[in-house]
Amino acid sequence: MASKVLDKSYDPHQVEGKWYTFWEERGYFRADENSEQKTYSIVIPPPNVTGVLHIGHALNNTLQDILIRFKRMEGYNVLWMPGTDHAGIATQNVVEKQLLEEGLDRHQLGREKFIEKVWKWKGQSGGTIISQLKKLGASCDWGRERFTMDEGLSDAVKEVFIRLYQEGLIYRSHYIINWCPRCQTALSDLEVEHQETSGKLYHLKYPFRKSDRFVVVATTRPETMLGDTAVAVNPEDERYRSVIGEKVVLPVVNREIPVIANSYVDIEFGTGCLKITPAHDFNDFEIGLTHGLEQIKVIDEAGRMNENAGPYQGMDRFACRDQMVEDFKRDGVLIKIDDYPHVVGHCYRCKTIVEPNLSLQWFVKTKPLAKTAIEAVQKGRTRIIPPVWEKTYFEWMENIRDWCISRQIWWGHRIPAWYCKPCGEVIVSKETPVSCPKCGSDGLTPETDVLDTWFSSGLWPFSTMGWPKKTKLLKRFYPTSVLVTGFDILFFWVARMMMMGLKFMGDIPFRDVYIHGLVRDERGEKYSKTRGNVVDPLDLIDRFGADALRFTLAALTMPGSDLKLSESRTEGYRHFANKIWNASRFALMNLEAFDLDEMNQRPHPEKFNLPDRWIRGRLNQAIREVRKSLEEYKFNEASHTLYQFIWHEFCDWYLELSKLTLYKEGDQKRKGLTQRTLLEVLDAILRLLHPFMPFITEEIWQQLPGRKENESIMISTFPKAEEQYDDENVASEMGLIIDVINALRNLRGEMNLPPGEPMTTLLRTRNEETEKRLRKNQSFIQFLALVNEFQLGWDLEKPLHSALTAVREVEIFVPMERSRMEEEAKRLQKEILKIDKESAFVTKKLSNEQFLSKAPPEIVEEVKQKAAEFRTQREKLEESLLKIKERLR
RNA sequence: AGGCACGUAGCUCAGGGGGAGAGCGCUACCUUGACGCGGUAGAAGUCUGGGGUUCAAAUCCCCACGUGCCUACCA
Repeated sequence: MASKVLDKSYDPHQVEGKWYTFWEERGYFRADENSEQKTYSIVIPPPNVTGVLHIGHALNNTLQDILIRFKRMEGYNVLWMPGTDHAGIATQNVVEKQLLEEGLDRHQLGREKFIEKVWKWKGQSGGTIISQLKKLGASCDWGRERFTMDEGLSDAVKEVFIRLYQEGLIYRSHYIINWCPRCQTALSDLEVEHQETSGKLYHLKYPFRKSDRFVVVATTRPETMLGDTAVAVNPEDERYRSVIGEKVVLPVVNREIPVIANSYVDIEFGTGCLKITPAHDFNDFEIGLTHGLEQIKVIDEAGRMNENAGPYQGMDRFACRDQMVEDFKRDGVLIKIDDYPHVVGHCYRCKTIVEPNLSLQWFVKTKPLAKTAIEAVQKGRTRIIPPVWEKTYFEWMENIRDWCISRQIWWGHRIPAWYCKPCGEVIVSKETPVSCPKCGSDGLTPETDVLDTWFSSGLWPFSTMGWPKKTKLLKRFYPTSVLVTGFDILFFWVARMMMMGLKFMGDIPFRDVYIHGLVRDERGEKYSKTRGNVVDPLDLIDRFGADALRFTLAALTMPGSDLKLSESRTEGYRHFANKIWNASRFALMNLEAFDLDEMNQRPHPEKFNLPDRWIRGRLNQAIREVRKSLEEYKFNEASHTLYQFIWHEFCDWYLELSKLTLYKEGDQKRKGLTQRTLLEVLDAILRLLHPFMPFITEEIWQQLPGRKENESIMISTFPKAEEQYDDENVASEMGLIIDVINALRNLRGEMNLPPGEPMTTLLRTRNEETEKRLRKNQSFIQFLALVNEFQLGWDLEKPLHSALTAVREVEIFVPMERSRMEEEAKRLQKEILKIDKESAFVTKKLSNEQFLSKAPPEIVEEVKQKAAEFRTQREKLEESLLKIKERLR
């Protein structure tokens, strides 16, 4: 069968789309819940439904696809569950911005209309990221694609909410929470980003009632003083002991507030007096509770001062601060202002400074859930890889606080609760209740809040598989094999899936969590739109091919560290793809006349020639390494092994050596065996590389001659090492040949013999085995070192005028004109110097008594051998140098 | 403030108790029958600094300096 000759260079554009469609149409991506095969499953970290693919997605999904394709080829029944997330606040913000352009806000539109609009936007842009994942080559089971707001997933959310509520693990309470005045919603602790901000520390004077005395409090937020309900001092603080229990008068509002004692107050800080604003500060809130203080809100949901702010009512909280500072200066309340850098919380979606605010919210009691989640990792039921992240996980889980899950936005899962107006009963139920079960009234009002997006994401590993229904899919594929994700959502998502999975499935959601780093630019900066350094993965795919991008990401992925992407690297791997392409082109050209019937026979390994046997042994090694690396999630090692083997062993050595057999030798039998090796090794290389570079490997594989057991490389088997080709002798024999060829090339370079000019060489060795090996492989040496005249023997005379080098037990002579002997003398001197430098270290070791007595014997032996080698090598060089010098005299 | 990483060739980074590695870049030569997206050869590093453990330290331990990240309620 004749195979098609490939084009001269690889063009991804003509290949990628074609094969993706082929795979998808044939259903290779599909998992089979009815199969009895061993399973392997991954749920995709769902990207924002209206988002576009960024480089972080490209990394995350490339790694998953490598694992998935590897396991699929290994014969597993593989499920890669895809889907998207509704991303509540983020998506709502986008649609609100669109409305703004039309001069509208969502309140003018109304809840229903607004949600309709979001769904419409989801419909328009929702497919984008999925089609982009396909461009990357992601082999997800697209038929099962889920969306967090699907009916089934929404049902799971309700079910979980209700069960947690019934168990008392969800409660509703007035509590201080993080509030974003721009998004107008509560945020969880995690959704607040802490940033160092240069602020001021204001010292304010609070006078005692009917007295000249006063206390001075220090605050970064003077505007909150309007809501102060106490001043706290440390009970140990001598300065204030006498005033505890007395009352001070709050300036502006002239409200009397007590001086209380609380050991939380740091005596050293500021004045040692702490103003307490329970409604606008987390600590003050806690202190307020223990002292039964009143909670006075002075800032409203939009971040403006409210009716409790007296003259400042209606002002923005920051404008109010400025105004108050001016007023305080005037009235003598302000003692001084110090510069004070401190940390301020910002909304992770819109970067607005969050306002700690007292409000009525829904919470999940997380402690009991966290306990089992901690244990699961402690016991190793779930492994976190790399393990450094375990500590971070434990730390967070152990200090977890209750999770505020209600959001005052519209886009999301409505909390399934109703309130009875007449009797105040709260009804939590899946179905809309018709009347109050307690008082029978039908005056029920529904809860308007929606749930935190992460509440539904936390259910992802089982909600996507049909829970709460007991599906076959869950039975087969839960727990999943591994979760691949970035550390940035370890708490947001991974921790919550652990808690929810253990609670509702009674089992961990995944056996392994593989955590990769962030993709940064060449300078190590985070990619960001404001910085203007974003790279579009689709642009990279377009320019270099999806395979090159995938390989780059895999090669740069080091467990536990961020990766710096550079375009030159991707370009380099495009060259690698091209190299593979051309190696295949060479192979196919030389397989045209190959008699495929030969493939039916299984020749004994010894029938093959040295390079054939050698490359098969090296292939075994590469297979073992790639397998091991993949099992350990060491993507960079696997990539490196592949690159090294394919380029520097298969192409640089094997293909070059094969040319001799293919073109120069007349032996048809030998030629057939080499053709066979060429075909088999190339086939294995393609399969080995397929998880990393799916497109190019399929394109070439399809053109390999001969019958194939499968119609696609995707479903062919991942290579296994074939032990009959592991042969130490072959490896060392080839090693000798490679060394000799390198030495000759080296000499050629140093003596400035043009690469094209054939040379004469004489090899002398006293070692019988070595001589035998050299004689056997003489033609390979001649071919690759471009030697036209070749002599070999143990008793050869060194030609009168020649350059000399030595490798292993072989002396290599290359005759030269007499005029070049001066040059040669210099070269020898240089080489001797090099050897002296190297052997100095060895002799030093051997003259050390301690080393000889304490180091392991095999190490000592090794060093001794090296010393001997250096000695003989040096002798030979020296001898040659002396002779040349004599003659030159 | 605490915790965790990291500091190796010009750049990006592997490695990790027994003579310093890769890719890119750089230099010289080469249209050798797949590939110039190529080939051959080469230059290049007190492995941040200082102590310690050891026969032996770039590697393990301590300290310092530098860089990055995460967590945190000092107003």
